[in-house]
Parts: sequence; structure tokens; C-alpha cells
Amino acid sequence: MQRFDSEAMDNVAVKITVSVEYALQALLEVASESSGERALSASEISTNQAIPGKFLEAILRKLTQAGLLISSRGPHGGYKLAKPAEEITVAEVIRVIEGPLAAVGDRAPEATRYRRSAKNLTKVWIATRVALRDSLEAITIADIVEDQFAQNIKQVLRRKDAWKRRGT
Amino acid sequence: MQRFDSEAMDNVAVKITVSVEYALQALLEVASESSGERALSASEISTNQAIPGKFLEAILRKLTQAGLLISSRGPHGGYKLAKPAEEITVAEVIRVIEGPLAAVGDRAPEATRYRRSAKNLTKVWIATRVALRDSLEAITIADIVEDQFAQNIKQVLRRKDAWKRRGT
DNA sequence: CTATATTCCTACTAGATAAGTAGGTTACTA
DNA sequence: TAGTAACCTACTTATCTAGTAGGAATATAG
Repeated sequence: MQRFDSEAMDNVAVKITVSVEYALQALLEVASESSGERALSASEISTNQAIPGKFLEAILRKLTQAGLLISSRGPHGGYKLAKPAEEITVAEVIRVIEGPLAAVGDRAPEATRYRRSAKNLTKVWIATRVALRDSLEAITIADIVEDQFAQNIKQVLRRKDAWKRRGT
Repeated sequence: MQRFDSEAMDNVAVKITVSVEYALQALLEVASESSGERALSASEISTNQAIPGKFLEAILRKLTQAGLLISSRGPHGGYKLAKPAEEITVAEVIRVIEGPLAAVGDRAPEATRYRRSAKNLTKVWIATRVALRDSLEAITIADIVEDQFAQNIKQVLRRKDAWKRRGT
């Protein structure tokens, strides 16, 4: 199952939470059904993607309130995409579920201030945020469903070391 | 002081912790002094960079144990870089202090598995990790002290939107 | 050899966050 | 009007973050 060894691996710089995972799984499930105009219920998504039911409901509600999904109640109710899958980016989903893409302590990257020799640290955080944006804003729900990523992303995925861990 | 508004901003995808900030500030301080071969004490670093003393000590110890710093005790003791500042990358520092660069839930990106329409989600996490690596492994302590970043990083920093927040 | 400076080590803590669970309320529709 | 489904509020348990406290080991100067 290849989890990180519990020793010395407690923390991590970029942590994609399971909430974000679930949100994307749900959107992908809805997107792949959405051609038929049928609404997908929370419990269908829950069983199809193996996500705890009540937890998923909260996530779907967030996505609905943020305008990514449209919900309808009662029999044959459920969720549909509020806009084309081509227009929903991974970055957008993360921002809805977790907030800003990048933070340093609890400040925005451009709000950090350092003294003396550390003056230029802010530039590091800015560059990091840009790197993330360039990647996550370039990938849409439609791309993932259809396995049709942009050229630069495809190049990245072909790199031999991309799939290998560093260290340890 | 431009912190994130406490509403709806609790979480974040990429969180650089203050431990990592402190570690980099400390290394930068040591690097800028290190020309004179003088060792810098924890309390000097603490006051120069405004970092809580005892907290900093623990971080310096980690950096020492990981082989980034060399320590000496007693009067005139303190810390020096264990290798040239050009050979210490930001990615390396993050891995020492926090562990792996990227995690999804508590798994490594390549260890994630999804079903049905979510099959290709793993590729998203791989691409994200590569984006981070390309940025953070390209920046060294020397680059930051001297304000001499690589060309691609400099280009990124000149982009008009790099310094602006999205959303909100 | 002793006082002092400094790193090293262990333990504790308050508050926040992550990942759920439980139970009920509202709304739609057949 | 019965059942299906979304909606809402509250609670829980374990872990992590950003510290603090107090002392033990070690090197140097006089």
C-alpha cells in the first residue's frame, strides 16, 4: 500500500487533503455521467468512488454553493455540473475546498517580509506559487476524464523521474 | 499585515510552515556570514532574524543532523554551513524539516489509485510534484543571498500576475 | 580547575486542523 | 401523502503546529 513510513514522514510541504481528492473524484464521476443529463445522487457517487457517505455530502454541498455543481432534491434528484467540464480546473476545485493554493505560515506569499540576508525569500514563495498555478490551472476535469492533457503536462508525465520518489 | 481572512481561508493546499521559514532564514544568515569562517550562534541568529530562541535551536539541530550545518560547542561555538551555499537547495531544506515535498492524503503521489472516471487523477498529482520540484530544486541558498536566480525563475518573477492573489 | 558560553536532549502544552459520525429538517415528486 | 434525496448543525478522535521549560553535555578562557 506504500504509505509513507510513519517515522520522520509526519509532515509534508504540499498536502493534498482527502477532501480535495473526494471533491475531484465526485466531479469526475458527475462529469462522466453528465452527457446523459442524468443527475447523480450522493449515494451513487459514494459507492462508485468508495467515499464515506456523510462526509461526501458536505463536500458536494460546498461544490454546489461555490457554483460548480447544481443540485436537485427528491426522487431522481442529485448533482449535475454547473458548467462544462472543460471550464473547471483543478486549481478552482482546490480553492473552493481548501482556500488559497499557497500560504507561508498563515500569510499570502507576497505578504511575507524578511530582514537582512533573508530579504529575497519572498521571491522563492512567489515562484513556488506560480509553479503550482501553471500546473493546476492548466488541468481541467474534462482533461482528466478523457486522458487528454495539454502538451506541456504530457511532456512532464513522460519524464522518467516524474514517477519516482526522491530521497529515502 | 495582510493575513488571510479567517473566514473560509482556514486550509490551504501548499502550506510552507514557519519551521521551514525559520530553517531557511537561519541558513541564509549563516551563509552570509560564512565567508569570514566565523561560526554563528543560535542566539545571534535568533535576534538577527527575530525567531524564538528555543524553537530555533531544535531546527538548527535538525539541520545539523541532516548534514547541512556543522556545529561546535562552547564559547565562540555556533554553526557553519557544511557545504557550499550553491549546493543547498530549497527542496533539500524542506525535505529535511518536513519530509517529502508532496503527499496526497498520507500517500505518495505515485501510490494513489482511483477507479472508473477518476483513473487519471494520479497523473495530476505527479504533474504537481514535478512542478514543485522543478521550481524548488532550482533555487539554492546562494541564489537567494545574492539575488541571482536562474533565468527561468527570473522570468517567472517578472510576470505581472505573479505577485497578485487569485480570487477573493 | 573552574566559570561561562554554547549546543544538545527530553518533556510538556494550548490551540487548530483533518477526517469522520450522528441525527434530524427541508424540499421535491410520483 | 409516502418516500427519496439534499441540506444543516453538532459532536468526536487523533494528529500537528508552534511553541515553552528545564536541564545535561561539551568546549574554551583565565
